[in-house]
Amino acid sequence: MTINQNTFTGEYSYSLDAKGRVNIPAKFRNVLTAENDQSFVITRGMDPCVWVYPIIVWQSIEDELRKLSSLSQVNRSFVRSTVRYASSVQYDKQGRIAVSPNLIEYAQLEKEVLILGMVNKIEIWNPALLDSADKQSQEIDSSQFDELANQIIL
Amino acid sequence: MTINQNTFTGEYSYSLDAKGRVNIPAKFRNVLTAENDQSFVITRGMDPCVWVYPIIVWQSIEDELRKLSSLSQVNRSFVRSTVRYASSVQYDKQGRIAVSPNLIEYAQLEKEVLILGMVNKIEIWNPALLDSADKQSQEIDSSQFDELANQIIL
DNA sequence: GATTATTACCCACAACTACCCACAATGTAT
DNA sequence: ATACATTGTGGGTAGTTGTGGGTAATAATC
Repeated sequence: MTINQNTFTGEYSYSLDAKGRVNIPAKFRNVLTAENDQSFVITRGMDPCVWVYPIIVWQSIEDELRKLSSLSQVNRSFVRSTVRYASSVQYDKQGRIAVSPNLIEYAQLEKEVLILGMVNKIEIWNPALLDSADKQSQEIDSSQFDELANQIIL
Repeated sequence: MTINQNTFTGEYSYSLDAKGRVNIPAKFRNVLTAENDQSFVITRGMDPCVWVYPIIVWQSIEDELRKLSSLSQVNRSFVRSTVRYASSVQYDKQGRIAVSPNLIEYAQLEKEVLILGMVNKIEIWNPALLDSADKQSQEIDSSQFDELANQIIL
């Protein structure tokens, strides 16, 4: 029996090489379906990290965006901010994708990077930033955090 | 007659070998349904131990997580903390799963480990930690503990 | 159009993992 | 009591995975 399709979990420590390439963990590659192939959409995360979507997941986001009327200023602005930094990439024979200098700068990536599975997408972090970002948000919104934890039976 | 499906009970003493493998008790393997097959999700427990979910149980957790919008910072942080240390494993022909160095360190596992059935999941403990952890929490929250005990007819 | 920079593709290799087999200990059936 | 099956534990081997670098194709610059 196979894993849930397109579900990413776990944390992996990899290195960003001199050419700006990072490995996609083998476990993630196996999760992808045939339609997903080797195509991803890479973009800015809402946290200081890089988001990597399997193409199939990204397409469903695009479908949602299509529904938003351009008559609304907020809609226009939202679509713009969502799509602006997104570009499609494929992984090479060794399972690596290239991260653009833009994104490397945005997420402040250095040699050592942390790859996180986030259910339907993948995050690439500078390990130092991840810890502080998460600690912060859990402290600030600790009551909301607890509420979520109570709703979901682990 | 068989036990309830996917229900784990009892305690078993096993050894973690040099390659970081632990046996899944035969009694647990028999409890698994066909859909569960040999797939588990292994992750950090909320106590200093390792949690092992049958894949089917874990999927229901994932389904909840999928519903949380990534626009909310708390949601992102919550999803991250839930899936960060989770990864899927299968047991080999001898019925063993591999425990990652990360998790071994977190649960301070040594050669001798205790496997506990926890109804819908399995726990792997360093025996020394288990005793002290349980004693502690029952002392601190003894009134809450009694309340729970009253609710459930044993 | 020539030169340089960037990207994509390929190969190489060390480290690791998954798979297989072996065997002793325990449990079960005849 | 003996034979047989199951279970827990150890280790070897072949394939996979992560990482670096080289070369050719493409794009950018002068």
